[in-house]
Amino acid sequence: DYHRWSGQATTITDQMEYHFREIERKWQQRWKETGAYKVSNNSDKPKFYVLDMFPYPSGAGLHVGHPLGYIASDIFARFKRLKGFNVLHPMGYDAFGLPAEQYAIEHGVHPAISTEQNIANFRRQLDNIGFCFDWSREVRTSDPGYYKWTQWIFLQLFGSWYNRKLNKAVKIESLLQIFGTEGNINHSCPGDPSIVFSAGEWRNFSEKEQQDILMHYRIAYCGYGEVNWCEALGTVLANDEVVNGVSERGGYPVVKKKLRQWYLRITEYADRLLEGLQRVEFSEAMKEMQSNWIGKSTGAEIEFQVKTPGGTFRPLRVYTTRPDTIFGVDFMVLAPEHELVSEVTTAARRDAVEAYIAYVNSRSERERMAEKKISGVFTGAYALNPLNNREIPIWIAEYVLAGYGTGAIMAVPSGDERDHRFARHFNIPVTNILGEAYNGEEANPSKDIPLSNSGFLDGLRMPEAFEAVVHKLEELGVGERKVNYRMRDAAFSRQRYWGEPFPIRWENGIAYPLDESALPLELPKVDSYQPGPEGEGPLANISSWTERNLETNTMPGYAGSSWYFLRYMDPHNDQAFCDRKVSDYWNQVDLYIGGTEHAVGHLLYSRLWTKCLYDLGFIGHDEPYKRLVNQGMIQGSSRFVYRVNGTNTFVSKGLIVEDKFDGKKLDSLHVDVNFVDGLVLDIDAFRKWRNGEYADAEFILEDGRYYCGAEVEKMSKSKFNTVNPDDLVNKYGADTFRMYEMFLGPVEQSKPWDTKGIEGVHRFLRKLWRLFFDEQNGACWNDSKATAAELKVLHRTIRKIEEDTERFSFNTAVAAFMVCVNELHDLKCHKKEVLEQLAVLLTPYAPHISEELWNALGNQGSVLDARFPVFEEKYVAESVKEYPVSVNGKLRTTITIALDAQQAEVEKLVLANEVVQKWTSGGGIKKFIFVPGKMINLVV
RNA sequence: GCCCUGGUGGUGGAACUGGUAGACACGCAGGACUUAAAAUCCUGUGGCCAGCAAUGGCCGUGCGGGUUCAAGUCCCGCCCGGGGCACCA
Repeated sequence: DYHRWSGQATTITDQMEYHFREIERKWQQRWKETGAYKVSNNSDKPKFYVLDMFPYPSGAGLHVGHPLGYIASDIFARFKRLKGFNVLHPMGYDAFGLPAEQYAIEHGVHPAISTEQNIANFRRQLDNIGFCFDWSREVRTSDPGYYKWTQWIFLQLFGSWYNRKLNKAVKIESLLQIFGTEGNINHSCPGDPSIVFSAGEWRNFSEKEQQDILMHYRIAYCGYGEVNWCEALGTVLANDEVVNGVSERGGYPVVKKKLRQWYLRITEYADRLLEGLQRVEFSEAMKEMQSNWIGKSTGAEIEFQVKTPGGTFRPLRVYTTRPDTIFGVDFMVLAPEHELVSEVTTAARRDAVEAYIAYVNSRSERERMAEKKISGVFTGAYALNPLNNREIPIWIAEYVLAGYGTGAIMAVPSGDERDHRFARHFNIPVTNILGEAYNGEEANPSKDIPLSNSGFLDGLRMPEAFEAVVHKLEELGVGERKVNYRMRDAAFSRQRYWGEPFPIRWENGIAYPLDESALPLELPKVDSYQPGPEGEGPLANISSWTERNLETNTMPGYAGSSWYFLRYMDPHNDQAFCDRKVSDYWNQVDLYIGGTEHAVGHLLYSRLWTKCLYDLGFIGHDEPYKRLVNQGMIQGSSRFVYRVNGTNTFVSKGLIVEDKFDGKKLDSLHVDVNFVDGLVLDIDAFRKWRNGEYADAEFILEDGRYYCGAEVEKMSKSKFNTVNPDDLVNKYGADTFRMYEMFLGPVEQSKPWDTKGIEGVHRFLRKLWRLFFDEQNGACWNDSKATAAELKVLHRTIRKIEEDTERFSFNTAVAAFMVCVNELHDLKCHKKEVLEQLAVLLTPYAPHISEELWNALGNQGSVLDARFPVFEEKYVAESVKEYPVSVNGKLRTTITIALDAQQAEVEKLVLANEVVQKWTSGGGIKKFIFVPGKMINLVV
């Protein structure tokens, strides 16, 4: 049946069949013409902001996994619109980034051009599915009209500092005033705490000296630091872009390197980023990931005295979360890079220490992570425990990291597993401060044990001991309570071309912001994308750029994505990144949908930018997203064929025994899932595949069929398990495709794609169609009054759809539609009164067919402007109800009770007694349990 | 190792606060229409047992205990899968 499958009508008036393609094209066209999805910033309606994580427009196009989140957000946005909200639902492109530049290097195509092409393809694919995006608000991060404001916001960050007393970012000018009157005594330097000066000293500093100090305070600052350098990509990467010691993109090696870089002082916001998590609706897993990344720990910094070979004493500060175990310190460990190492090492140990440092330096980050060997060396020096003056040997070892805490630890082997292993390995005697809780074999890291062998702490449980020790240390002036964060400042520059240029000019080593009127500072055209000298970007090769002393780095991918949700609100404003009145109206994103992969990247950075803009008074809210939903990944369901090694013969899966056929080895090959029906291979299609590469293949079949093997893997072109939404939309229509994606399971859950079930959803839409049109007469709906039974079906569905949509349970909502249509079908209900409301209900899920049906019933305009049907209890209320009755916990029977009798205890007892007479051999009722709406339970 | 998730028919998955487990769909089986196939429609479909039958009984939500009249759901102890973090002192 050609028509059924192609969705083509022979004539326009042929309404008997559901010609989805024609219907979908018609309505997509009409929505476009009427600007049906344009959203106004001026409305009396309550607002609702539904946002998708905007895509990076890669060259590969969409597969069926990509639209999952977009469909969910589209349903929700349409639902809210029907419920009377003014809904902002925009879309755009995260268009700057490494892949476009890599592509440019390899193919010589300018990133702007390949990006443009990719965007056009994305847009075509998205339009196919019928989303309600307001495209008049589209943003592209690579558009100068957009990145003008990314640069502008950068300048605000550059022009401000974090005032810890006020706990917010304020203008850098306020700092000039403070320094001029009191020095920095009340505002210690976050970039370098050792910088201390008076007001007089400040006034006598040169401009360069003053600017260098200010740089240590700025939120966006330039400094030298150890960065993750990726040689293959020719750029530095942020911590979240490095995975297992290699780059997230491409998997190239990453090394530590000291370079001049731009940073964002996100560490100043650590506490607020943590606190804000309590005010937003993110999944527990997401909150967990973010707070792990921030890595807050509470402990103490303690000062030990070290005797140098010269005979003088030097302080050594350590950070510990367990000051309560201080009497169990058996050795100290410094990071190999620690500044005291060379100073305290004795002459006798110098060779060994230097050899060890050389060894550590020879090991890459990757090796260190891969094999966690116990290694270290004794320096020959001793430190004194400040509480009992015990001499403690000082070691260096690579397991202590220079970048965390003070780069030095006090090791308590009885209470810490790593310390214990280290002590064992080097035969360092272990002091037991845990009494019986320590068995001499392995450390006991428990935090609630009474201490022994611990001087004045003996007998105290650890939590109390913690307080007592900190108090004592502070009293003696040898330590204090200290909070530490694992999170580092975020590297904010890339030595690449395809990103936002920094609006910064260098002169005599001083960074000057460009004037606002010079924005946007446009990216110049280049001929070569090769990196410049000494770790600088391609911009360093352009003389017109370097002549103006402009910064040659560009901003990282997350710059543009850190504030795009604000630009959507006011996308064409050329006076401001977003008018304050407008951002006050739209406020937070009410619902944000996207994958978990941005947990510690984009989501953290955009929260940071929002807080900065809030502090500086540009917006009125400090958390960008009210509710975040993470859609699951759609995995690929790969199919395999098995070729007898060295031949052209393929063996059906069921004939294989222990990976062999007839004793011969087999090669398993990925085969395109698009020509496998379930597990059965379409042999003709396979023969034609890849220009006939397998044209001569021979097959050993079972039951006349070739069965493939199957495996769930990531969806990717190379595994031939990608399914293109375009194909499914062509074959079944966008509405079927949308509903099927939702029907597959909960949005948050990851699941493998399986095309098979799509027919069930398609059948449902056709069945729906037949409620309106019939094969003989065309339109078959009528105006007669709906019966009680019909209204009951309708209102039950209204309630279910409303509840399920609200709580994001789209799969059960789709099921509810199926039940409804099945029941109306059984009731032979073709009544306009019922069908019209059903069409409105269905709008969020299947917008094209509902528009068509709603109009077919004679309505004018668009169903988009209809109101969501109002559920009325009276239609679903039961006058009598059958109740299950259990006797002594066993289900025995059911009894029918009139609804008004439900409240009458007496009547129930009478009824119950009848039941008991029947089901038991007499005996009274001991207990009567009645849960309204549920079950009657009798104990006799 | 730590943290977060999840474990239900042949399959994807339902079951909101404890209340007749398996909605809905796929698949499968049977039937109707058809020369035939496709499509469509109807019926059945957790397992075991008894019965010609309507039906009835028993067992069933990863495993072992517990609370409760009643447990997929709550509590305790394990096993397995998925994701995140991982020398962070």
